[in-house]
Amino acid sequence: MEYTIKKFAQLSGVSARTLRYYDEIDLLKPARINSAGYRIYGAKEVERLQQILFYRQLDLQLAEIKNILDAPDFDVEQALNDQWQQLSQKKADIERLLTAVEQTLDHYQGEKKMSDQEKFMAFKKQKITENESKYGAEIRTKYGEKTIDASNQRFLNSTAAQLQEKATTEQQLFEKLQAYVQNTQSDLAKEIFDLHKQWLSYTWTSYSAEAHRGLGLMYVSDERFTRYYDRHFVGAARALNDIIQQFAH
Amino acid sequence: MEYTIKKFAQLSGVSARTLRYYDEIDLLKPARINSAGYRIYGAKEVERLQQILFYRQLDLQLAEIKNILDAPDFDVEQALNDQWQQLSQKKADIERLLTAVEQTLDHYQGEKKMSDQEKFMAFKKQKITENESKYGAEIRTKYGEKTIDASNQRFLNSTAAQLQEKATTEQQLFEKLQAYVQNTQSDLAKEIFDLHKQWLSYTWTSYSAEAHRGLGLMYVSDERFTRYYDRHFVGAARALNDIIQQFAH
DNA sequence: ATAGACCTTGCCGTAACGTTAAGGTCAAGA
DNA sequence: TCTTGACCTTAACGTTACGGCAAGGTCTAT
Repeated sequence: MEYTIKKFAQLSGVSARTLRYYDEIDLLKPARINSAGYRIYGAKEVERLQQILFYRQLDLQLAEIKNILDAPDFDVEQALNDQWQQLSQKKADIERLLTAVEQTLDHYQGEKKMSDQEKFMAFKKQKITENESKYGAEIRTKYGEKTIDASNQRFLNSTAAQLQEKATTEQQLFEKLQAYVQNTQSDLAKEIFDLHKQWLSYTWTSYSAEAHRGLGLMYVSDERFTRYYDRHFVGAARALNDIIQQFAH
Repeated sequence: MEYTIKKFAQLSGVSARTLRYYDEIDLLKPARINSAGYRIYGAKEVERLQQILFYRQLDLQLAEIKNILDAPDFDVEQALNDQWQQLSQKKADIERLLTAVEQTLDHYQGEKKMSDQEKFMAFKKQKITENESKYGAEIRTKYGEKTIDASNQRFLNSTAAQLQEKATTEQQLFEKLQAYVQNTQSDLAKEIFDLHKQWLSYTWTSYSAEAHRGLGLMYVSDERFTRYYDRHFVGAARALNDIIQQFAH
């Protein structure tokens, strides 16, 4: 039951490099070294490695594992409690990161959807007036409510209403922003900031000043955003960002 | 609006070392180097650093951030989606680790609680027989059901019942284990293994063969476990571990 | 002129290995 | 017996995002 390093590695499923490393840090020494300088492992080493792998599977640090295995009166339960605490902390951190990424993604997709929706709404509006003028009331009795699922319609209505609100907010925002760049008034700036924050609330589920400021910076640095905002008037993106940086804390 | 490295660091809240590192990896170069070789930063660098910090706050790698900021047509949305994927994966990993740690902790605490509960049950049993023999039926009408909240009682009953089952399983386990060490029969070994697995089911909410084997190794390597198992008979812990290693896959 | 605050580059250390390079060992077949 | 291929060894660099330290140059105020 003696193994050279490769046999031992294959037997246990770890790499030979890992075993050399464990030797180096005194976590798992070979049973002996033969005359050629080869590491030779035996049954006791198999067992110790199993234990190492058990604790490693719980993501404990190798130094911790060394403590657990080498100090006979080491408080394993305390170590596991610590590990639980650390993992819980990491989990909380990651959840925070996930929502931050989601917010940013929501925003990106919100921008895209917005312009698509705007096109769609404009198209629809045009169609309605077209149909009205062409066929009048007749068409509305022929098609209409009957063919559309009621709940689906309610959903579409509420989404449309929200989009309408958002669009209104946005329109106000740019009107005031244009007034602001032509004649700087600080009270107007605060109004604009509040409008932008409100506008954000249609896509962000929770607010963070840091993210808000980051977003402002993207308006001026990412040309897709700049183009979108400068569609209203030249310099809109930069003016908006200035205001955001001024008020978001 | 020109800053030496320390001013810039204080302004932005990162360390001077970090700024030197960002310079080194070409993530954020100073606006210029003055005659003394000092790094001088300006307004554009403030802005770029803000953007870096925005993405860093999402836990993106610096190389990734460099791509986003330097390649004008870089797909930021794709990058954020990737990041979301990675974070979700990490979260899933951590959740797996948490349950593994919890299982191990449950087991440790289960061992402790078990012996406490056993003491408690033995104590209670003794009290009941004492009282029965001393006061007979009289006492049961005097105290009893009336003073005890019914739902609480039900809970205690079910817990007690489970503990009873667990204790019975354990007793069977050790009877068969003792028979096994005196006269090795392989069919008995499988029975013992199944009993132990069943016994585990009273404390583990989900089963993993790897954890089972790890547990077996702890029986022989951690003296608190060894003592607990060798209370039944000498060599019990080792015999049980041998069987676990043989059957748990 | 000198002290103290600031700046520079260069290098080591972090965690747990993967990878590569240069060179020694072993068993088997020609 | 020689060679080949599989295996072994140590040494050293690379990974990530810096922290910390040392040796030495610069600036500002007293």
